[in-house]
Amino acid sequence: MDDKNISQAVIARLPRYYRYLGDLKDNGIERISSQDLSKLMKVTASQIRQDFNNFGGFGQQGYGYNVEYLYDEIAKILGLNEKHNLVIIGAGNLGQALANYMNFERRGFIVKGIFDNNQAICGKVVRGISVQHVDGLEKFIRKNDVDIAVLTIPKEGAVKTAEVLAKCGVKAIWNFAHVDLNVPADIVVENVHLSDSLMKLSYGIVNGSVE
Amino acid sequence: MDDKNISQAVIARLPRYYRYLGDLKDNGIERISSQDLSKLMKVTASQIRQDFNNFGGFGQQGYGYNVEYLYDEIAKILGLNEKHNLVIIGAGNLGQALANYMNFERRGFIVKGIFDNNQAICGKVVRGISVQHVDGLEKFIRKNDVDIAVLTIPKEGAVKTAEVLAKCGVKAIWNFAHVDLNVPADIVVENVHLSDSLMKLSYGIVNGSVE
DNA sequence: TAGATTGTTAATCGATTAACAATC
DNA sequence: TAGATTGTTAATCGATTAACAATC
Repeated sequence: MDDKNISQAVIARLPRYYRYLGDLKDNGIERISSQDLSKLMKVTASQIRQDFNNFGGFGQQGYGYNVEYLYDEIAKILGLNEKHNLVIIGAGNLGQALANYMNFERRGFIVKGIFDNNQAICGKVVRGISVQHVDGLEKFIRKNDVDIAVLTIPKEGAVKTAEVLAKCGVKAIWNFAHVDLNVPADIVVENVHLSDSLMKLSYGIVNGSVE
Repeated sequence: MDDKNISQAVIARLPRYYRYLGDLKDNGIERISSQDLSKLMKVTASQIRQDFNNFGGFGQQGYGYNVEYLYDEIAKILGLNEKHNLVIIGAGNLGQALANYMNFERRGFIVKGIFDNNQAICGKVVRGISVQHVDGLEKFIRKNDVDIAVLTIPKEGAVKTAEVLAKCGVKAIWNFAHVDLNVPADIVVENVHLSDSLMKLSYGIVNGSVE
């Protein structure tokens, strides 16, 4: 799977396809045409076919797409068939919520550890995992083959922590801190800037929901 | 402020400009050229000037942009100078985390109420606000002039709840449920699909962080 | 086989970048 | 005034949509 140069726009749409196909599968639908999927998802059929064909031909002329097959193929493209160990750094409200809320495990994301720099919170058990002090982070990551770090700490410490993570060989950072991280290009950073999102919403209210 | 047809791409970049300008301001920087800002933010100077000129000329030839002025203008464009009442629907981990975590108030977002459909959790106090049962939601919204609903409930109830919200005259929904809502076009929906974000990250790991 | 629908090429549309005249 | 830097037009690039030949 090394078709490079797949555009970010396409990748960003894959999870949504995956969600709709999962729903169809759950409803016992076996096949679907790009046109029917297009109506359901409110995107053009053309875009659907173009998107899928970035990764090879998953359909069949005159038939359409087999729902379960396509669902499984997208899972593979997204890497959901592989397991990833992760740690959560920052055991505040958001860190704890993520540990509890997402069913990480169902998609192969295994919460190995939760860290915080506040001694008072260390030892507290979140979702069966005892919060550890960040002093032990580097060692823990190397020992437990951790791929992903979830950063749920205030922006002040985030940049420095990200640099440490980069050195430990973490492959990806899921960044909830309101700051841009500066890490080597081979490390994946996926930002979730909640305040940015809220500002976009605010813009929409003030400027009358154009679309 | 009704320049319609500002592209989504531009709007999505505004919060990031706002963040950088805020930092510059905090550091006592008075003016900045598009070129210097370009280096800082790692975008082209051309894009910066184009973006700002969607909303009118904020700069001055030979001088650049006044940081504080530009910061304030972007705040206005984003509607951050207006106050918005909001309710959080779903007092689970994520709902509570958002109530505590974001400093909503600082940006003019006032948490008026927190709701849940689980009687057991009603009455619990989160950030000084007592959780209420969703039965009273509609009445509460109408009475308290609520603009924004934050949806932090499982996807099963989200679509129906969104329809109710639409009827109550809510202007915007900040949707954390993993489902696409179906509301009239005049209601702003800003989605935060965390699982989609995690899948994009997963893709990045498997496919070797292209950029 | 005929009908349906994909895979793929070509056309269009929009967003980004480059260039430069206007102007502080 | 000369230098700097914007505002804005023009050129390029990329993404989306339309069209249709290939094929199941």
